[in-house]
Amino acid sequence: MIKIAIVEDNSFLQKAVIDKLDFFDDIQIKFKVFNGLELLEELEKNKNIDLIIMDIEMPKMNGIEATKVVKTKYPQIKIIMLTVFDNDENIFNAIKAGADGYLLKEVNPNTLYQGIIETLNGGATMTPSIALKTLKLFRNPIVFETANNCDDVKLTSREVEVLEQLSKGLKYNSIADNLFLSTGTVRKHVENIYAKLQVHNKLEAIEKAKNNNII
Amino acid sequence: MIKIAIVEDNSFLQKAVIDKLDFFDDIQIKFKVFNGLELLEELEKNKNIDLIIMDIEMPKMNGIEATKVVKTKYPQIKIIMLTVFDNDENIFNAIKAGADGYLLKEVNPNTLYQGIIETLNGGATMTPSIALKTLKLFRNPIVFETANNCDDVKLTSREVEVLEQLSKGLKYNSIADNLFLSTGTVRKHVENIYAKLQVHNKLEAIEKAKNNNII
DNA sequence: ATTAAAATACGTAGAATTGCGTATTTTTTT
DNA sequence: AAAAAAATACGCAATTCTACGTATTTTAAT
Repeated sequence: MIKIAIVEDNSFLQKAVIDKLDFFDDIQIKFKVFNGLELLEELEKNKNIDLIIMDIEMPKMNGIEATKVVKTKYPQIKIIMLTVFDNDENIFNAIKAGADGYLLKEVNPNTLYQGIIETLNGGATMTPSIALKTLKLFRNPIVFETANNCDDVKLTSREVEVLEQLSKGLKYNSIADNLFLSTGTVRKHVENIYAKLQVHNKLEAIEKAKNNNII
Repeated sequence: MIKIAIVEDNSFLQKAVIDKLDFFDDIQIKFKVFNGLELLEELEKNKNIDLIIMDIEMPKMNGIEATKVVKTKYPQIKIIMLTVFDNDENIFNAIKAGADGYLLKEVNPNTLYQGIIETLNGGATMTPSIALKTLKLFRNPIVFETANNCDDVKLTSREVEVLEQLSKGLKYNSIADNLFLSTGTVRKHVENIYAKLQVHNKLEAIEKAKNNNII
């Protein structure tokens, strides 16, 4: 049985999706929610989900944000975006957020089902029109205003230096060696970096720093 | 009638493609040639072609080069790559060259036909595995000039799954939780991953995996 | 049907990381 | 000159990771 969750704020469209999947008896709709926040709450209680059908435009938390969180916290769960919007920015952001597929709402039941199967078999699914837009984006990448940097993170130059070394996979000893410091100092710098970035390990720190163009 | 040209140096495979399309009576194979140069010559004489089925590896002029030239000289002609190779570099180059689709040789007749139809209707076509590779390339663009991939690293699908979770900054406990494994098993997978990639910690593993587009 | 590979799981031990203290010296800012 | 920020350094405890074992079960290949 394939365990599916549906995230869609419009209850009419929600029902439309369910109807499309009702045909197939190896598909089991475990739950349906109306926005990203509700999804996260539900996943806390039951993470035994194979695939999420996700809308983009939703109140509280939209599909892009929800995709980012789910793909970070439960990377094993596949996500197919199912939306009426096919503008470049949404496609671009959905892919960047980690979506495994991007289908348009008009999709017919069989294509949706095939997309689910193919995604669970380790592929990705796109409607031809989306595929073309993806290829075009690929050829001619657009620079979207990232503007995600609302919290002004300020690391000192020394901290940046340490973080850069950290990002290369060096251990505290080697970093201390490279920067002519004691290991304890490196450790303290790392602590301060984590506090400023509000993270709790190397990888998260590096990720966040890269997203904010710190390193 | 849909006017098709086939570019394929292996006459056996050439016949295989023709056989696949023979089913459909709105498809007309206008000509078949054995490499890019012959294609260009033929197009000079007869440019009334809707779509080209193009191999990549060919003598004289390969499919990438041929695609570039055709797309520059006759941009109205659609091109679907049909090849046995699904390595990142070929996919990347084919897309950059302007291909409208990328299918693998094992494709079944109906999918090939559907791909042709969808491409002519202004879409693009990809097999799910190619689509996934495209998405990954999108998220994690590789610089091919380095050509660092001399050692063919092969991780099992389970190992990739674990590595993906690791790359999100999850700890062994959470990974075990997500994948319904014991922590010890996760640990063992990580060990095997490190051995295969010849690295000794998370960051190096993730870096190497990203460079080889494994994750 | 037999072999090989992959996935599962646990134990032990040492290395490395992280969190929370404290504290001194140097540099920068006001 | 005084205050604030940054850089330096150590200790302790808990957690996490890495390396090296072994071993069983399941799946894929020959």
